[in-house]
Amino acid sequence: MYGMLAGTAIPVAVSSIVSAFYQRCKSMEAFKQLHARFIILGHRHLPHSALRPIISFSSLHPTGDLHYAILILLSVPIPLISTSSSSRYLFNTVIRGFARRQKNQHNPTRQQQHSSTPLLLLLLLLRRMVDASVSPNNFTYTFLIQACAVPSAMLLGWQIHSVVTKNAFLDDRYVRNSLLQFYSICCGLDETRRLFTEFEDYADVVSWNSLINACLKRGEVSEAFVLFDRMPEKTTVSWNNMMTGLIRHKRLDTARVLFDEMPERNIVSWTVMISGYSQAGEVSEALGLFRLMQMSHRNLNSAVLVAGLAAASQLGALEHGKWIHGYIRKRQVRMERSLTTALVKMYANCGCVDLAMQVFYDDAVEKDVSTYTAAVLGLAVSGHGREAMSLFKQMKCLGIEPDGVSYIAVLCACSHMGWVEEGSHHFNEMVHVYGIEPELDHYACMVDLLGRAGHLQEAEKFITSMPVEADNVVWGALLNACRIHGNPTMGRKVGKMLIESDCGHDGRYIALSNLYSESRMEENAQQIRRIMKKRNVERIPGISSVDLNGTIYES
DNA sequence: TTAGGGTTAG
Repeated sequence: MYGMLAGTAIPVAVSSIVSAFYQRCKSMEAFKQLHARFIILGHRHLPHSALRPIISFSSLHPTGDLHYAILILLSVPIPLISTSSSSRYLFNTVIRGFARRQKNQHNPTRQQQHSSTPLLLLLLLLRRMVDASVSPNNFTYTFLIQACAVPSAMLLGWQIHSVVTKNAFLDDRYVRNSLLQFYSICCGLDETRRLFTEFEDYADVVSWNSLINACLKRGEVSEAFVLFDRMPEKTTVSWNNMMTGLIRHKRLDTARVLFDEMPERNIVSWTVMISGYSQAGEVSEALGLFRLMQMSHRNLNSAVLVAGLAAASQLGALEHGKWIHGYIRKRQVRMERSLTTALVKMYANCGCVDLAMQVFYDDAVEKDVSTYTAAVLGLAVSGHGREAMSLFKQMKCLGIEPDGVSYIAVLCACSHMGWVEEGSHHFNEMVHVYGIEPELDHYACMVDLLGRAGHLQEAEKFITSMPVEADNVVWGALLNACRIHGNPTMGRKVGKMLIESDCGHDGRYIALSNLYSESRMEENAQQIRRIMKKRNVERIPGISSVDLNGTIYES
């Protein structure tokens, strides 16, 4: 039966060769080419033996094509589906593909972006299962519930919840935990809690972690702590989960207490803590932890390397960054996009734009908008405005759509080069062609661009015409421009306003006082310093760091 | 027969 090709009986041996052929296929293209050959040879359907490898690959592989898997499965004649023992497995695999895509959409930095697959197709698939009398099992329901774990699929998820209850599939802990996760994503905390209470007697460590995560995501930190203390058993994931939530709510010190207390740390624990420190600007602490981790872990994954690179990048710790790059080469760590992007940023921030571009061209096999943006920014700040702009153009030509951050890099390049017109053109392009809403950073870049080029009046006019209220960064850019171009009249107005709105910020006083000094208005400069003293504003010295043979010196 | 849940990553 399985060797049937559009009504033509073929020997079983041929069928098994076909299957072997399929199993060796490593890409969607290879599968599709073989499929085309079958069609050209006059067969309407794929041999059944080929269905499993092709459906598995196109549903589950990161480069797979879920639509194709659905089409293939829907084109199998109903009588054949009904009589085959592996049909349920095939349906489950495709539904699992849906589930996986939903998850990745939540987490876009992971693997490639799949275009979203409409829910309608999922319903079509379910309909086909019913028509062919293929009964769902606990795997089917687990995948289905996961596939519904997006707000747009809430109603379907609820329906499946009732089906699952009616058919006694809640006995399965995977089904229960998937449901809990669905509620925590699609519904409120109250509903999630209620579901948990229903299962509490059967709750395992995963259920507890899910509920705690739901609390943490909604800022209920104290409730999360109560649950964490109450849970009957904790795994490393439980501790990591708690730490992640605390860091998200700026409770870095509390997270560190947990980190020190936890009985066993894995690579995720270290990653969470290191990136927590680095994102909070406590970069030396982050690097210190990274070094400590190296003593206990020999196999570093890309996540922890990204965290280490982010810290190195902020601190300008070139040797440290180079060590990580060497590790990646030696251990042949896969050059994921997040990893190459982190490398490009690190080299650029350490002032080695050549090395950054070398990584960009030689190492970065996969590039996305962040990889390009990192390179464009690196070129821009190191004074290679022309190269930055041509790389940006190249990116657009390749069909990679720029985002808001890309335009920060572009405006920065224009600002450094004094290209007012080009900068304004790109600002408009961002808004009108790509529909990106400008943020305060974009406005600050524009003010910087106009101001540096000496168009002070225009910069001021730009600020007053902004649809949102300018913040101190935007006004600060104008003050800086006043200083560069020696305009104490406007500088005084802007500087005073800045000081009044942010009277504890030392930089505002210094900027204004420097402006006076440079305009030979020593008396006014002194006055500003006196006000500063009277208000007890300490001058915090800027810290710069230098990496000498792996030791960071701060001055 | 095969498969499934909770944590990290620009």
